Amino acid sequence: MARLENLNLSQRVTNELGKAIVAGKYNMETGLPTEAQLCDMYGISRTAIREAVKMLAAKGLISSRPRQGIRVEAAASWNLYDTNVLNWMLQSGPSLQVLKEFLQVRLAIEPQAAALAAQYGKDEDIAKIAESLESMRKAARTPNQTLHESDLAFHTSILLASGNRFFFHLRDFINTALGVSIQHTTPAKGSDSSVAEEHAAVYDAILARQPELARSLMSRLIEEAMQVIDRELQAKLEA
Amino acid sequence: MARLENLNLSQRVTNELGKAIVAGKYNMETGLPTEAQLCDMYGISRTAIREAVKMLAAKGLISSRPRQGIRVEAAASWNLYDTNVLNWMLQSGPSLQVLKEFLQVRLAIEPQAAALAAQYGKDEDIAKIAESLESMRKAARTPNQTLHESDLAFHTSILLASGNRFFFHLRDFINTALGVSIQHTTPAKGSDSSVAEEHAAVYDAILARQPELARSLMSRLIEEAMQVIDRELQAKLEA
DNA sequence: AAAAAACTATTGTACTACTATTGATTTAAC
DNA sequence: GTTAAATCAATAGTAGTACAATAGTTTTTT
Repeated sequence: MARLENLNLSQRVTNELGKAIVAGKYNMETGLPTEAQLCDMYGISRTAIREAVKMLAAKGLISSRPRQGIRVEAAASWNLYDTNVLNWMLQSGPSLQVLKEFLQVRLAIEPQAAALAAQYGKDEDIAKIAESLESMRKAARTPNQTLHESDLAFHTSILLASGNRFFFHLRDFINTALGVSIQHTTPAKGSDSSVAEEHAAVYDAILARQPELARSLMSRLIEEAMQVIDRELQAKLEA
Repeated sequence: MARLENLNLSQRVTNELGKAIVAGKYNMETGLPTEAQLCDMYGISRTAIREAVKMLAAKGLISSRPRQGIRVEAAASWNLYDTNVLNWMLQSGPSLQVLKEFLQVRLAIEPQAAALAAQYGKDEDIAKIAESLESMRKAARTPNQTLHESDLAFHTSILLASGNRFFFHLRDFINTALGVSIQHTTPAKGSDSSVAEEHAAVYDAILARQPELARSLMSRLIEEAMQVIDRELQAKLEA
């Protein structure tokens, strides 16, 4: 949806309402205000409100019927793999639990993607993995620079190399998960280069066309992040 | 979106246009007709057209800007985990290749979900797995009855028992994949009961709280389906 | 030739009017 | 008095008109 300032009215309202719903301000019992009330609340036309409602309905958050108004759907039917929905969830206080679930998904997807990349990946796609690895190493050597961007590029390029469109489509999901991850890992800058080398090992396995090795190395990578979270969860339980 | 007859105008148009886009009738070069042209084509008001356009935009299929009209977005940004988008893809001739990618996702997700269910699953959720297994066995004994429904319930209940909302959300995806799968497996009815028993083994592992066993048994289950597809793909290549 | 201005096609927003759906209420029938 | 039918009313659905904002395209100016 680009920058907030560039959004048109209905998109801005979609954002507002989306956040409010995910944050629980409107729920299944309360529902949403009627279109007329929303017009008053935002001081805009019904046209714009309705378009926002339609967009939220398309993402599974709400549904609307005559006489009955606008309902909030059960969270189970929200489209969690929609980038907007995901971001709204995170903005409303991402619990450690959600973060752990993120990592469980990554742990399911990424090792498999790495194995497929090793098995079927086209050479040019694998070359892109090498590129992102290179910028990772460079970032690790440069002070005051974060690995985030190149780290993401690395993981994304593996999803692409897997040749599976459904895996590649999760790049936004992974990006979001990675972003939240980083907030929790409080990076000791010295470790950046060792992180980069762990990633290099995955790349080497893919280049050498060793699916099972690539799979297990990628698993280890994510499991380490998982351990950090588990320790935090543990600490919170004891407090 | 319920039955087609019950849909309102903008939803029906959303369906029509969505199918057409996914089928390639409109693409990135051509774009879509302008709102005015769509009004003429469908003989309906601009209001309804615009609402349909907004819904498709919310699913990542298109974007629209003044003076420029309605663009088709790159397939990479379509929300593939949206039930509608998925169905439109399948209706427009599901290639074996897509089916294989489906199974690769299942192969990533479901074994992991089974392991989590064995590790963390609540007893009442595991009881639901048992229920669906029971109706699977019953269906296997009954002639002229398909396993499909109970098979799906089995896999869904494991996703639920994993306790991970992102896994559970993939139930529609799995459902769709399973549906397509079944069209290709031309089931020898005699094998239904053996299929049911393979599923039973997964359940037993979960009940016994053996994550790794549950994982590998689930993997095997899906890999068998994968082999069927691979053979078909092979046959097609030779033809 | 480059920059500025004017033009134009298309979506964005607002408003009004009417229709359709459906839950709630009242009335009628037994 | 209970049930069924008819009526009512609230809300979203659809249509149409008008104008604003945006952003390519063309023309004019320098």
